[in-house]
Amino acid sequence: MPTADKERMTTVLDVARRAGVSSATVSRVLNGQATVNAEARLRVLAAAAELGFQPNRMAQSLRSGRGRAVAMLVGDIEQNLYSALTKHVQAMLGQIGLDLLLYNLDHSPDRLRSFLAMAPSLGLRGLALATTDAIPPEFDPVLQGLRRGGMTLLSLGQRLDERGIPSIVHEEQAAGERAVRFLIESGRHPVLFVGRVTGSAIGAERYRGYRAALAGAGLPLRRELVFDTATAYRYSAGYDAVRRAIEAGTGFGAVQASSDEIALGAMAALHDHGRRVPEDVAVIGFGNIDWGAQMRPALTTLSVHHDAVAAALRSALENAEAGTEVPMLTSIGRSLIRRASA
Amino acid sequence: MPTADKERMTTVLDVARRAGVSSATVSRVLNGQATVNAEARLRVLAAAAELGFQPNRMAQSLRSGRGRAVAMLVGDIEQNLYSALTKHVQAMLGQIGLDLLLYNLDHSPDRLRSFLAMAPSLGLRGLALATTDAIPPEFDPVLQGLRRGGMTLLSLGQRLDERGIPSIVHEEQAAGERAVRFLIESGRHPVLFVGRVTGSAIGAERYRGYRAALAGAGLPLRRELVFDTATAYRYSAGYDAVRRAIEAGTGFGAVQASSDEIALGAMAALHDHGRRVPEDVAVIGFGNIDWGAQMRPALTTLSVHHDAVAAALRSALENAEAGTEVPMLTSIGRSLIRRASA
DNA sequence: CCGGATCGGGAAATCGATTTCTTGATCGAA
DNA sequence: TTCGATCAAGAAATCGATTTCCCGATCCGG
Repeated sequence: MPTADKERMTTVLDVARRAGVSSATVSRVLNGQATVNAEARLRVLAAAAELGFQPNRMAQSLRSGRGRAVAMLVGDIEQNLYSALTKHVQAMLGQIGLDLLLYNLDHSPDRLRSFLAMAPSLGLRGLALATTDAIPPEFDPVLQGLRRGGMTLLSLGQRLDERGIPSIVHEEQAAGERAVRFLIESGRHPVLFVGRVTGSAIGAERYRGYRAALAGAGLPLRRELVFDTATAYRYSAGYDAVRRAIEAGTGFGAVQASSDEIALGAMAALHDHGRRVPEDVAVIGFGNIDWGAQMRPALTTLSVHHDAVAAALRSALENAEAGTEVPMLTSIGRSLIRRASA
Repeated sequence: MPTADKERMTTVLDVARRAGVSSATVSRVLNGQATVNAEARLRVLAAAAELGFQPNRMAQSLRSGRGRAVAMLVGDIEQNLYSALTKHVQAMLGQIGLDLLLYNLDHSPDRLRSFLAMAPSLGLRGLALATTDAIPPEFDPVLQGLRRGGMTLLSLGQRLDERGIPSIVHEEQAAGERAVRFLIESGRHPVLFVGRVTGSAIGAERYRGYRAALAGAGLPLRRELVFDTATAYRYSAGYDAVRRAIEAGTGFGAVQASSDEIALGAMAALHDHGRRVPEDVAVIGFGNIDWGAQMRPALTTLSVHHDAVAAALRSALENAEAGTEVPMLTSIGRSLIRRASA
């Protein structure tokens, strides 16, 4: 057995002894609930300070039934969308004294399942599900079970409000329509659409925006211009789609991607096939990942507002704490960020 | 008061009652310590399964004195270096049943200080400090205090072994030397060096590699070729350095950046000033961020092995748990990943 | 057949903070 | 002056899992 020199932490009892009161009084002073003799209060405060007393979080958690952590489940922390969101959420939680438990789903339903299974025993303050991947319907009972068990559950980025989960999302269809309309009005059509059309509610909404813009301009929807990337929102999907379009001889003056990664993949393909951006082809992405602005040409894209999401999450957590109603849907606007690519 | 319908979780006592034994026996069965009557064991197992029993983590933590979370403090989760590392660490922790508590330092010593202050009361299983920012010496007492208090503390990415903190790092000087030697041998000199030379131990090591390569080739160290980016390892530092070099009329055939972000900023500046990469100027980065391969031209860089870091962290945690010695320094090699930019 | 050894398993203590419970005391009104 | 009320504050219960502690029973060698 290794010499356990783990010097015992100072407890509320140590403080009590030093201040010549009972542990109950120490607790009362530190939590400012009941009235305590002013002079005793000072002694307790002094004792706590002198001993550098820090209440044991584990004990507090056990007693109160909930810890001080909020879990956030992200699709893939390596993607800028999630890491940027995580950054804002962590900062917000820090401000209200909560810890962030991060769980990387890696796009795997199994990982989601296994986390949800152990979630109830964790004593979480809240659970934020941040993934754009579709959540299979078989999860609904588990998710609702958690909510009934008192868990504050929120979806970030994906609308699950119709499945009973309060959601904080960005507008998708209107934003997509705005961007495509801009391309058309700049005379850059035909416009290629590259993104997940099926299999992702968010992708479908963005695609609906594309169609709405076409309809608004009185243009027909041409199937050969739409590339449904079954795989995740990543570069190669954009690269391959554009390569195929070029090889098929399809003429187009712009690419509307449904993610910045796809847009950058598309730009790489355009480069490799001798098309100049934006002279020959304009490109617009979705999501404003941080290095889109560092590319040459810099990427035009649709904004994202992680700070607003974090703020909405905060108020949801606070409402839940206070027993107030949590809004089922919070929607955040996007704007077109014009840079060199379109 | 909101109707608290938080259905009580099933406890070890519920299981005990159902199996007709005492809670002690349930615990013995579930933890496989002492011997338990085979038939009773089965009853307990069955009862636990039927009730879907999940031991309350908070109670376990209080009892055992430590929770099941490992905290990781990162410089800035939005940077690919950290998000990629986080991904691997989280996956590794998940495998051994531990949770990841993520704390974003945002390059602020104050945030580090405030986290360290509350760390002892958290009951952490371990604490991984992952930042390339210099840790001011005034932190040493706190850090050592944590270690003496039994905390498993590790530095990831930055050598702090000489300050008494076990460190898991990548080789820096040898890797930098390798890259610069490659540039010189390809006839691409003079080589510009852009990166943190002072104020960052890691940057200094990479710079030492640059000088070593020069010395090895019998070339002089020319001050006008070295750009010390006082600010963080980000794009604009690389952009500005190259812009200034060009405007100053300094001739050069390559840029060795001390991060991929700097390299990409440098490439943007080269592009904006009509220099072609790699025809006119070769560029090598450091760190292999995921989208360096998506650029055109794709970025040549030095590898990073987050999986190896996570594995080393794992074995350190396991050693600490077992009371075994934790190695003070683990060093991981880097190799040159040749892509189009050099 | 007996006494020490081994074993299975329940009762109770423990971890540390908070929240009842309770009691002694002070206060105010009748 | 006295009795219910208000109040400060200690003793003890509580949260739930684990770990002593301890007892009765079975075992075995002598």
